[in-house]
Amino acid sequence: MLDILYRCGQATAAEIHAGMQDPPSYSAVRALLRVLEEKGHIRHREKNLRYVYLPVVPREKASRSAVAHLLDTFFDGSAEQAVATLLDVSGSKLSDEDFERLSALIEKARKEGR
Amino acid sequence: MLDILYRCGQATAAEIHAGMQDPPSYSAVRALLRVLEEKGHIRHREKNLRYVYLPVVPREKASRSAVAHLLDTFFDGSAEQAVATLLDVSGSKLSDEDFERLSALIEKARKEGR
DNA sequence: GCATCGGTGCTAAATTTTTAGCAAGGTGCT
DNA sequence: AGCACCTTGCTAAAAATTTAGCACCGATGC
Repeated sequence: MLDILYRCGQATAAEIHAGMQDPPSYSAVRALLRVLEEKGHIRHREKNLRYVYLPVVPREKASRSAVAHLLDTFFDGSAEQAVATLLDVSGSKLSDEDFERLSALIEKARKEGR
Repeated sequence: MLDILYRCGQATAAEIHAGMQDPPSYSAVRALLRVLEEKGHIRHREKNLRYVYLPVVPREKASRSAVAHLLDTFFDGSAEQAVATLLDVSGSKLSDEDFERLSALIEKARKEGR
């Protein structure tokens, strides 16, 4: 559910329920949203009578945590291994300009890194 | 729990319990391991009378799924954005040789990509 | 105005998960 | 052998989650 919120930015209970791949009942989704809000993971705004939920931790910050976690879980903390499978996964979807930009990113990081 | 298994390769119930950051009871961990095994996510080997659990999906494959999911959830599918925060997270831990190797990886992928 | 359509808040029951604790059985030590 | 010690298998109760369904409220349309 949090993944859906991070993908969409914000969503109603119905949207979240629809977006799940193996969804429990709509009731369960509503109940869980209440729990997540209670625990401070999400909050809601009332937008013309509907609740629109959004994550409390901003996407940028959450993404950093997620990347760090992934690095730790699957790649022994190695950025190289991570980039290798990232390139593998992105596979043929990358254009020449994409490769340019990736190189530029690394070059930039190398210079700024010290 | 699966994260721990992927980090360690394999682990006993006690090790998994110890490795969790906000662990439920040992009983709950054992019960959940049974459920995960029932559902086919993990299996166990008996190593001198102890159950050693391991993931069914190999680390390599799981890591690819995880990267794809992360890309989708936080980076709109953009490898560049992902690499940018990856570099940001790895930050100053990267040596000059690391940068070399990263460049080489990208160069290699560019050539092989077509 | 009035009926209808959604969505929320709530309740209560069914189901699942979590918990503690016990017996059984193997290991290692004395 | 006898005795801790540890792990599994099991049970049963407690706690949490999941579920369906209802009343209420505002908006929409006739």
